[in-house]
Amino acid sequence: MTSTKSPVQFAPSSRRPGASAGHALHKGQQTKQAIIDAALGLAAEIGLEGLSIGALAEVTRMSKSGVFAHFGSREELQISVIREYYARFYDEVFAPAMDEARGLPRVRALFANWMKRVAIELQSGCIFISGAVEFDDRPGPVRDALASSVKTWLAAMYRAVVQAKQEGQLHEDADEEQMAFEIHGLILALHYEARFLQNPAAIGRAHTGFDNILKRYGKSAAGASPRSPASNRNLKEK
Amino acid sequence: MTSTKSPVQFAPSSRRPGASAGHALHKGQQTKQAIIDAALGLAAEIGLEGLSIGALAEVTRMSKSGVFAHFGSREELQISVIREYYARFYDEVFAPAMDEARGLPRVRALFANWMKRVAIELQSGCIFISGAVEFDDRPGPVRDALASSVKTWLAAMYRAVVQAKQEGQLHEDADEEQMAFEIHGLILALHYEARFLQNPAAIGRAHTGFDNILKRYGKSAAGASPRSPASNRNLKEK
DNA sequence: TGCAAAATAGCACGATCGTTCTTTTCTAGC
DNA sequence: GCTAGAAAAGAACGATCGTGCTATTTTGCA
Repeated sequence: MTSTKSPVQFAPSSRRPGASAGHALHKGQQTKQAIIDAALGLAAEIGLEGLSIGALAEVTRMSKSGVFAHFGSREELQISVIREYYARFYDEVFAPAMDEARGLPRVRALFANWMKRVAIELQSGCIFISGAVEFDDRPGPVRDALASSVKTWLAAMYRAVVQAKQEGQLHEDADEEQMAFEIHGLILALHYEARFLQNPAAIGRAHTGFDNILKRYGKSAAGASPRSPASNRNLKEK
Repeated sequence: MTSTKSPVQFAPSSRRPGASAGHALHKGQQTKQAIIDAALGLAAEIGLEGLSIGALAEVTRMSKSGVFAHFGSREELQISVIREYYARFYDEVFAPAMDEARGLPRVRALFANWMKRVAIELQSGCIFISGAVEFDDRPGPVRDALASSVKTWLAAMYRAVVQAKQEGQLHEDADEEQMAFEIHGLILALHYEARFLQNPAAIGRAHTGFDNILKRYGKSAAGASPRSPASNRNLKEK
C-alpha cells in the first residue's frame, strides 16, 4: 500500500513523432495524423460528442468517406483523439515536471503545468473535463478510454504527493489522497470559472488555493511557493 | 464593496405550484409542466445538448409537434429546463438553509444541501455543471440563462460567507471570494470523481475538504463541524 | 349543451448524422 | 515507367434532427 514501486506508469500511449527518421511514414499515416490533429482542435472546442465526421472533413478539406476510412467508426475516431490528447498531456504537463526534484518541487511543477494547459489555452477546453461530463452516463469503449487516461494522470499526481510525504515535506498525518482530491477541485473550479463564467480572476484563485493547500499539508512555513518552480533545483533527489 | 445590502437576490424564477388553489391551471399549463419535468430528467442524464424533442415526445407519450408547440423552439425548451432546475435548486438547496442562523451554520447548510443535490442523487447529473461544459464555447440565450442562474447561486453562497465574516466567525484577513472558490472546487471534484470515476469515497473527500476550509478560514478551533447543521440553532441572527 | 378556442396529432420538409459500397486517383516498390 | 495496392472521392442509404403547416381532438366557458 505504500506503493514505492508504482505498478502503473504514466507513459505516452504512442511513440511521439518528430525526431524519428528512417522511412517517412506512409501517406496514409500522415494524413491520419493530420486528421487527428484537426479533430483534437474541434473536440476541444465543441466536445467529443460534438465531433462530427462531416465537420471534420470540411476542416481538413477531404471527403467524408476519406476521413471515415481511416477509423472505421466514429467511436474509433473519438478514441484516437483521446489517445492523442493523452500523449500531449504527457508531453506538456507530466514530462517537464519530471525534471524537477522529487517531492514538493515536482508537485508544484505538475500543478503549474496542469493549470497552464487548462487555463492559459483559454480558447480550447480540456477534454479530460468536458469528456467526463459527456460520458459519465454513457458506458462504452470511449468512456473506458477516457476514464483510463484520466485515472492514469490522477495517479501520477497522487504519486508525486506520496513522494513529497516520503521526502518528509508534508505533515506526518497528511492524507495524500485527500490532498490530491483538493488539488483536482482547484483545477476544475479554474476551468469552470475561467472558461464558462469568463472570470479572469480564477487563475489567481487557483494559484492561491494551491498555496493554501501547501500551507495546510506542508511542514512548517513551506507555504510560500516561488512562482518559478525551476528555481529550487539544488535539493535534488532528497 | 462591503455589500451589506445585496443587490441581487436568489429567488425562484417561477411561482411554485402546489398549495395554490383557485382555478386549476389549464390543461396546457399542466402538460407543459409535465413535459418540463420529463425534460429535466432527460437533460440531467444526457445533458442539455442531448435533449431531443423526439426522445422527449416518446417519454411523455405525445407527438413531436405536440411537445414542440409548447415551446416554439428547442432553445426555449432548454431555457425552460434551466429555469425549472433553478427553481428546484432554490427550493432544495437554498431555501432550507435560510432556516439556519446567519453565518457559519448557514454556510454549512448550503454546502451540505449542495452536496446532497449533486452527489446523493447519483443517477442524474447536475445541469449547472454539465451545462457549463456544453455551453462554454456556445454563445446564445441558453448560455446566458445558464450563466445567470449559476452566477446567482454562487453569489448566494458568497453572500453567506460574507455574513459569516461579519458575524466574526472568520479570520479578519479571510478572503471570502477565495473561500467560495475553493468550496466550488470541492463540489466540482465531487461531481467529477463520484459520477465519472465512480469513486464512492469522493463524498467523504468533499466533506473533509470542507472541514479543512473551515479550519483554515474559521476562527480558532471552529473547524469541528457537526454533521447535522440543524443542531446549533440557538445563536440565531447574531 | 353548444361552440369558439386551445391543445394535440399527423405529415412533410430540408439538413445532417454515421455508414456502406463502388469508383477513381494516387503512391511506392520493382 | 509499370503496376499492384493503398488512399481518397463520390454517391447513396436509413435514421434522426428541428421546424412548419394543416387537420383533428379536446377543453372550458356561455
